[in-house]
Amino acid sequence: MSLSLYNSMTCSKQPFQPIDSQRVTMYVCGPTVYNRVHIGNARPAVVFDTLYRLLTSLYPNVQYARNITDIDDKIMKTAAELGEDISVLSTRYAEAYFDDMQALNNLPPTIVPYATQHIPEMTDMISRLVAKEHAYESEGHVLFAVQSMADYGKLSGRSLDDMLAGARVEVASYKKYAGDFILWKPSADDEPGWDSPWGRGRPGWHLECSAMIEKHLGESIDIHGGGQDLIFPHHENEIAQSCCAHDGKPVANVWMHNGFINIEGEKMSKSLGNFRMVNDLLEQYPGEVLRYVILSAHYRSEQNFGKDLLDSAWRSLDAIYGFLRTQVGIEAAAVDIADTHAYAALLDDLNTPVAISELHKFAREMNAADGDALAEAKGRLLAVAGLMGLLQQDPEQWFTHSRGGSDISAEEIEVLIAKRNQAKADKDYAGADGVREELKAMGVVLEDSREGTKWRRG
RNA sequence: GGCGCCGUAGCAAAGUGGUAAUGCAGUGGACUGCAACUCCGCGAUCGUCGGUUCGAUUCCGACCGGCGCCUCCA
Repeated sequence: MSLSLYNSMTCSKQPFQPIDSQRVTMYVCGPTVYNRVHIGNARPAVVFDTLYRLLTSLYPNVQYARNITDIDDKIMKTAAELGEDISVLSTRYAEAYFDDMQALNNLPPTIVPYATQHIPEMTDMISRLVAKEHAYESEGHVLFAVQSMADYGKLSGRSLDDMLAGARVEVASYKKYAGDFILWKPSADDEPGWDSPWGRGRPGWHLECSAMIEKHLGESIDIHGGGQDLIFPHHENEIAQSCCAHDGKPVANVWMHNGFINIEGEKMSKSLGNFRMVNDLLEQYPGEVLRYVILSAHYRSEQNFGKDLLDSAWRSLDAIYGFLRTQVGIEAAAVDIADTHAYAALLDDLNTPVAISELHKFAREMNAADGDALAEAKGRLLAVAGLMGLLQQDPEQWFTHSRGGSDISAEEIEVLIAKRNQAKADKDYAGADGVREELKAMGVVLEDSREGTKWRRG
């Protein structure tokens, strides 16, 4: 069985062939840190984290880099408004991003490069591009000359004429050609800047990824990922820079792009005011619910986040954790999942919806099994789920953790349960039901069984 | 204008040239003092219209509807 991935460059699914089977390299575009991140930023993080886990199951050494963009005009603008240094602002939000990603059960990437820590690498790359006449200096700017590259536009599938036909191209006096993009731009005295051969300034947006990939992963990497909107111009320009700096070598063999997340049927936008921040959602839902929702759709399709979907996902997880809760004393057996339908689905361009459906089947199998079969079923369920970063929590905690609604403590709940048990022992069923209703009103559901009464928040 | 995507049961979401996984919700029953959990059962002919084919939801075309990108953007 082998991994197949859809390559945006060729618009087709292809068998994955690493450049070096001993060291697989993946780079994913991370956030620009000037605010808390929204759920749209979470999708690539979750998707490529899942791919990272999958790759790790196949190859001995997977190098996964996800950058932090900590110099950018949006950062400068926000920092100026708050009257603080950009590094203070960007550090704060980078930390917040890490917290949010951890809450979604994303593993830390192997490498987390920061743009501002790679200024020399960037200026070095610019110098090489200028020397090779792919870039030129003009009025303190350095621009990439897109006409100097034959294949420019290949990833996004458009010609230079097509691009300019859109007519939203910025016309600037320093551009020789309207489609040229900035590698370096001058900074005013009150703006952040670094010294360079072209004066004090700052790098263009696309350059950091090219420079950081080159430094940390090499001239050509196996997989490059990001959101669909990055195809143009970001990744197109990244390809242009890296490819031209490296005499035509491809920067990545496989380009992967996740689809967009909409909110209640509408695109997230400032004008609609419907940005859903991850940390806000985390106040209402466990991170695992957000993760489950993201993985319940194929990564390339558009996904519509809404309350119904989140609630449904929560109940779906409840169902499986419910099975796990009843088998909490069973030690999961170490099993080989290589021959499972679920693993095959993941290998098939990360078909997480199918893998999740298999999780539900595994859970039922586990529920019906006993003895060795039970231990194996549990092992299979947890192993496949682990590849997706799901179901790794303690089931007891899953059900007893606060769900935002009820403030009643576990101790108070236990006191009421004891009271109800006494009522039951006294055949006072009206009293017992009263306690049940009282707890239900506070979002606590009781489940009687031979072993006693369990409770959960629901 | 250019490039591209999507339309599958109430909701969500896979999939295949030979009449469609899975989850949530709903519903009938078993279990239960009552419940909950669990178990058994129940639902779609795949936007519309043509074409290719022995046969299409799956391939081709047209149309209808929804959407994305075209230098802020995951």
